[in-house]
Amino acid sequence: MAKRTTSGRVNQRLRTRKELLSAAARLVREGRTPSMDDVAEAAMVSRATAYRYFPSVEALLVEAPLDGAVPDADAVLGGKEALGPAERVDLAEASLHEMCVRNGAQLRLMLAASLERTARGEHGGVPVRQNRRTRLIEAALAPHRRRIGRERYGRLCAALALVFGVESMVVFEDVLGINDARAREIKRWMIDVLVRSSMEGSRR
Amino acid sequence: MAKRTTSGRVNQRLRTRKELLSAAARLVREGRTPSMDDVAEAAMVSRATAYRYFPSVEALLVEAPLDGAVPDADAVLGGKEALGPAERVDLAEASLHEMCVRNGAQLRLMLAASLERTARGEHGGVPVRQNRRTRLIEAALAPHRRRIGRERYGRLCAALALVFGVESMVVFEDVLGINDARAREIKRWMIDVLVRSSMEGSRR
DNA sequence: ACCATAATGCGACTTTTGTCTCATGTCAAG
DNA sequence: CTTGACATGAGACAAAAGTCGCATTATGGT
Repeated sequence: MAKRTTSGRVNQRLRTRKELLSAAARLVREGRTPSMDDVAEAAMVSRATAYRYFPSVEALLVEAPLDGAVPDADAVLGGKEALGPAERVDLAEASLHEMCVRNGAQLRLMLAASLERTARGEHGGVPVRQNRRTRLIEAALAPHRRRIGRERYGRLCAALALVFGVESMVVFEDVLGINDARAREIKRWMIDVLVRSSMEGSRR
Repeated sequence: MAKRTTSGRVNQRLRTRKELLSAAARLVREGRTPSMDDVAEAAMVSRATAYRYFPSVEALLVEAPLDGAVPDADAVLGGKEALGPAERVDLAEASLHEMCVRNGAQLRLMLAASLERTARGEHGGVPVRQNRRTRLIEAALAPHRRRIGRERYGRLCAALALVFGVESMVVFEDVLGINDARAREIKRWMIDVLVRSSMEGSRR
């Protein structure tokens, strides 16, 4: 089995696992929707072994490494403390946007898998979504947080979560047929409007 | 076969088709993720026949009737011409919101299916998404459209498309863990801010 | 270098999904 | 009432998705 992390042939297990994950990511990047068989073959591992590590392709996809740097709050916003809140949030969004464009296919498959689970009412299960965005949003707003009331802050974060991430990309591309650049423009405007409205003195 | 609509036993064909669709909708509403087999059995039809009408369960789900009234622009906004743009848009959103809550499971499955297709780059295929929301948004803004510039109007519609629909529900529930009522509050605020900003005289 | 054991590969088997053919029953036009 | 077209059901078939047991190989400790 491939369970205990403490003893045994830890090295070998880690290698196969990594091999499977990177193979899955590679196949998706090539535009395929790989089956477990495909991934196993690409990782030069037998099908049975693949199933020993992951119960399904979806489980594999969720853990598969994303292409390029996944935006890290510090890396993106470090040294930018002087910028205004809207600029900082937009900066964060820009980096997540780029990441989403690069990993479009994989993120779509991950989202699809999570939707199929939640459609059955499996909310009480294990991790539903990774939620990278909230951390990023909060980091961007951190220097200016004290200038926003508690209630307004929560509202703004939730609103921005709608603008960040895969789901907005899906709406822009699949529903509206809008390209990446235009999508960025619109999101930039939304961020500006939402953040400004949250900062203004006594507006509604 | 079940192809030609002109001659033959049109009546019977329509009945089976309808039976399949309603059976599928019913099963989903019961919280299941039905297979073609399940739907066929529920519709009291052989599996082969089910496949004669729909190539897959997904195709069935897409056409399956949604529970309750799917918001119609006229029904929701008729006689409300006196309201301001933000109020009208919010009214439209409220009706779509309610519909999304009622049909959560089915809409999620539909979204998941479309994501799996677009992940493969099948953009050039047939209908990607139904896009009920754009019609609703444009109808809500129609009475005030002349007060908004062309560029601003397009931007506003796209931004609102992010707030309307299933995707936002998914973000609120699955990513943020927010309940329906709170989600409505936040969307209401977003709509207000976005519409107002688009109407203001010379703001940015 | 050797050995016990853990990871792997292989192949058999089951279930699910989707296709195809053919016999059967039924509708509708004459 | 008869007949021919046509939708359906039943079952055979193939491919894909998982599972399982057992033989084989490689690894790490001695």
